[in-house]
Amino acid sequence: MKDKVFAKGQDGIRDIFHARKLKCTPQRLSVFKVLEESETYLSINSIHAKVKALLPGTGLATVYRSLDTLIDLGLVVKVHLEDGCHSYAVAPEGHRHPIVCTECNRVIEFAECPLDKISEKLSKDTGIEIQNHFLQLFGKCRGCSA
Amino acid sequence: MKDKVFAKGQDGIRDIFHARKLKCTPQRLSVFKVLEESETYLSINSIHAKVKALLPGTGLATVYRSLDTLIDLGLVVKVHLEDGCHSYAVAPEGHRHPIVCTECNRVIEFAECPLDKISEKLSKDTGIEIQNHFLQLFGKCRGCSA
DNA sequence: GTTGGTGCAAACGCTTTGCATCCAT
DNA sequence: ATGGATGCAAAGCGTTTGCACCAAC
Repeated sequence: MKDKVFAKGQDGIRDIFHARKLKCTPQRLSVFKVLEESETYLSINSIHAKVKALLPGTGLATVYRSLDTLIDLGLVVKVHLEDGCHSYAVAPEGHRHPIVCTECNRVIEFAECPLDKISEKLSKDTGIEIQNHFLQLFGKCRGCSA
Repeated sequence: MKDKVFAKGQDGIRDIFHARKLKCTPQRLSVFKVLEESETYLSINSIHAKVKALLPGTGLATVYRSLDTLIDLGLVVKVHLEDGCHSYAVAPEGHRHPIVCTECNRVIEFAECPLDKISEKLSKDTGIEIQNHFLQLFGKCRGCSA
């Protein structure tokens, strides 16, 4: 089930970089790998720590730059947490929205977007064409609600 | 119509402060007044500039602290813009979501929350109790779509 | 008179940038 | 070989904090 959502394997990455004339560096691959292997949103510092375990010399600035690149390529999404901090996760397939556990801060699941039809209705009601939206859901995962 | 949404007048503010044993200072009142008289979300710096026009000595830190207080009281909402910057607006009545114009950055309207029923459905589908959500809509206002 | 709020400036944390070096192509 | 990517350190920016003073109660 999760595989359906996170369908983008690491294998095609090299091609994706090359198609955009970007270099396929071990740093970029590590950043992506770390996110792919995590079931949680990760903060910059967590990512940095995990990447350094794989590639000891990696600098924080490189993590920032790699994330920007991966976001630009649509491989990673930036998550805005309620406290104003940012975290990052592998981009899900299609248009979905993260559900974040309020206890353990894990991404529990990506919900399908419930706004497609609603946007339409809202556009009619308000006379404003809704172009875009930003939605995050917060709840308690099974482990934490026990 | 806008009056319906922004129904909280400035008159009751004093009482609201006192009910929480907070002091009713000219700085706090000015910050609220500035937001109330604006039809746009305002950045900290805009608020600070406008407040200084009313109360020349006001420091930036005070604006930050006043906003925190007003948010805590539910009188003001913090808006997370796409670029990561924050802005502030008078809180609408009830549970609503801002529609921000992608051209002029004004708050066009507060849409009624379309998620009440949806949260319920999502909770059933996923088995996760959705506790909360964060939603912002982006579109183009009449003036800007011309 | 007390207590909490303010102004100022310094500190803070996250993020970006400049530059020399390195490495994927 | 060469241009883009990296590492490091410094700078930048928005925000918070410490402290002495002031004003609301």
